[in-house]
Formats: sequence, structure tokens, C-alpha cells
Amino acid sequence: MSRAKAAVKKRAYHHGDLRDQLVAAAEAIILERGVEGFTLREAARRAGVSPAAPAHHFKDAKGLLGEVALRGFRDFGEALDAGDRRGGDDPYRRLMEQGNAYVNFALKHPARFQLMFAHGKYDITYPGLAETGDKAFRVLERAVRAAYAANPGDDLSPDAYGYLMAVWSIVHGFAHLTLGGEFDWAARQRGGGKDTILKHFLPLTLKHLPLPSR
Amino acid sequence: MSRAKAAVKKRAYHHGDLRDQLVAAAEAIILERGVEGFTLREAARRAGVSPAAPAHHFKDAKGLLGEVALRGFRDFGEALDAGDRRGGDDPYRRLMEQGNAYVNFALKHPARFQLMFAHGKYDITYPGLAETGDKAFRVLERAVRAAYAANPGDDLSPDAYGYLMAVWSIVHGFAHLTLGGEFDWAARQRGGGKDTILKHFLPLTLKHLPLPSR
DNA sequence: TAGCTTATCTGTACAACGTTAAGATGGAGT
DNA sequence: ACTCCATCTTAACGTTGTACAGATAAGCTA
Repeated sequence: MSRAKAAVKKRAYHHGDLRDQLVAAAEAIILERGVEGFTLREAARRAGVSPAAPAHHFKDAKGLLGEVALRGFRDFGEALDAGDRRGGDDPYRRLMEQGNAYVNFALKHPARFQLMFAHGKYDITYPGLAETGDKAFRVLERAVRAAYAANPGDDLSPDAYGYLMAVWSIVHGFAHLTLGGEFDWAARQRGGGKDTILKHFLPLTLKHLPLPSR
Repeated sequence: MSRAKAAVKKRAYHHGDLRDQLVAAAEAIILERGVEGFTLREAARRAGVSPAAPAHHFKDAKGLLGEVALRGFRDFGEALDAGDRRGGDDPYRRLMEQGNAYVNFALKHPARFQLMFAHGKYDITYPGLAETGDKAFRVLERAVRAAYAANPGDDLSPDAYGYLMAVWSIVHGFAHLTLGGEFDWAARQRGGGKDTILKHFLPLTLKHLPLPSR
């Protein structure tokens, strides 16, 4: 009997799949109760193990959330990359598609996104996390480099930096404010929820995305 | 001997100024340890009272933080209003000044700002909070109304809504990302901290603030 | 001034949390 | 068959938020 099979059998002393199931439980808890509602003991309870069991897979509670954040940044980076590719050759379209992907990811995976930018909640020194986060961020930088025709390795021009920050700010701000419910009045006007925001108000907003000056 | 005077004397059974000092302690804790590091007991300790004392002034821990958030939104609204007035008659300048005020407030009062947008940390039903928050955000709406020449009471046009959300997103995103340390690479490049971001990178970013189409 | 009322604070207690230490279990490799 | 050791449990400790009963003193009424 394999380890994974043993996991479905109840009360096996050795869980067999605890690490992954702790991550899954953590994501579920954050989704249900918000980042604030997460507790390590609850995650252990859902996985059917004692409160001390997670210590054998993660340094502490913030370590487990570090793994959740890492997986979030990995998928996030891939989503941005897919958006970038959808943009083809046009620098503006590449940035526009990335912006759409950015907000779409946030609204499709609110638990992950909220955690990823909830500083202090997870261990930022978790192995691989910094690299994975940087990788995601560099997808955006790459598109800005192309838009400003910067050679690889060269520093971006001040204006290119400003543009990079402006684009990042507008999509991140929109995602953060939407998840925070600050645009609920807008959704209520159209009688819808997240879908309305994504399909109706995001395009309305992103059409004001600044154009790269070169 | 007045109540306030009694407060400085040590170990008076009745504190005399507990409510305000709990708020001050809470802000100090958040500033030092981040929103995550706040505990009610620590606030009580700093005010020199027992852990049960705050209950007579606030329903619970989230109630105290609700008061902190309320005071934050009050000052925030006033800062935005001052910016709006600095903008004079020019709609774009009004919005630009408000944007500057928005980010400046966030960087000058990081503890308050982080708390204000930390959903789940404070009691959103705290008396007066919703009204104070709405009031602050209506300062921005008012300027957009002027820019789009909307009559008071009328609904904004879809494009005006989109513009409102875009402007709000870009300044909020910039503030949130800066406080989260996401622009540290930029500050490091210029060898500075928050001041560098405020004085150098904010103008560079806000110059991409979209213009109202009418 | 004396007595009563009430707001404010203390002391104690409890459940839940994160984390650690010591011991139990059983799969994997020799 | 035997040993090793990763994995899990049980038990315990200190900290947290909060409830409850009682202590204190400030303010009001007479």
C-alpha cells in the first residue's frame, strides 16, 4: 500500500501526504475566513493530525504560509507570462494583457493574492520564495524594457522606471481595492459581484492605462 | 486635581485618560511591530492598566483598532481635501494634488494607513467609521465630478467611473506597494529610503496619471 | 457633608493559540 | 530480522482575547 493510498485510510499513524494537505488546508482556511482567520491548529485539524505534526514539515506557522505564498507567486508569474505572450509584438498590448492577467489572478485566487501581499504573515526567508517572487516581477520589467527599447543589462531610464511603477501601481491598486470591497458600490450599480468588476469595470479602468512614451 | 493630571501620577486606580492612551499605544505598537504585531494586552501594559481595563472603553480588540482607523480616515480625508483645494480650478491639478496627498499621507502615517486597509483587523461596524471613510473617498469623487462636468446628484458616466477607479488605483497601488517594500530596489538605486521614493519616484510615477478625458 | 449610584479598574479564570520536548510508530534499507 | 530515522502523538508551557465578580473612587442628590 502506497503512502498516498494510506492517506485516504483513516487514522494511519503516518499520514503520507501531510505536507501538501496542510498547504491545501491553509489555502481553504484563508479563502473561507480571510488571511486573518488562519491558524496552524485549524490546518492540522483539517488534515487530521495533531497540532505538533506540522512542525516536521514547516519550521513554524509562517513557514507553512511561506510555502502557500511561494506556490502563489509561481502561478502568478506563469499567468503574467501567458498574458505577455498573448500580447504578441505590440508593447502596449503586452502590458495591457499582463495588467488583465494581474487583476484576473487576484480575483480568481483572492486567498493567495491577499496572502502574497500580506507582509508579516509569512516567512519571507522561506527557501525559494524571494527568487520566485522576483521572477514574477521581472515579467513586467521585461515588457517595459521592450517598450522602452532598453538593452538587456542596461539600467532602465528614469522615465521607464516611472512608467513601470505607474503600470504596476494601477493594476495592483485596482486588485487590492477590489478585493478590499472598495468598488462594491460600482458592482452594486450593475447588480453583480466580482464577475461584473472583472468584465465591466476592469476594462473601463484599464483603458486609462498610460501608454509607454516610447 | 483634574483627571488628566491624575493620569501622570502613577498607580491611580482610575486612569483618567485611558481611552486616548490606549489609542496612542495601539498606534505606537503598529508603528513599531506592524499591524500584525498588535496585541490588546500590550496596549494595556503600555497604558499601565490590567488586560481587562480596555473592555470598559472598547467592545474588544477590534473595537480599539476601529477607533484608530476612524481617526486615520478623518485625518486622511482632511489631507485629501487640503490637496484638492491646492489644485485651484484646474481639474487635473486638483486630482494630481489629491494623488500626492494620498501617497504622502500613506508614507507619513504608515501605521494608520496599513491598518485602514487591513480588512479583518478592525471592527468595520465601529460607530462613525463607515461615514468617516465614505467622506474621505467622496473628496476624490467630487473632483472627478468636476472634471467630467457632472451635475450633483447625477450618476457619473461610465467613463467617469472608469477614470475615478483608475486614479484611485494608481495612487493606492503606489502607496501599497511602497509600504510593502516592493519599490525598495528603486530607492536603493538612488541610495535613499521613503524620502527618495516620495521626492523622486512619486513624481516620476504620477506624471503618468491619466488625464480626464473631459 | 453624607449617602447613593455608577463608571472605571483589578484579579482571576478559561479556552484557544503557537511551539517545544519526549516518546510512540512503522516504512525503508541493510 | 534488525536497525535507523522520518513521521506522528501526547503533554506541557507561556501568551493571547475575553468574561465575570469584586474593588475603588468620582459624581450626584439631598
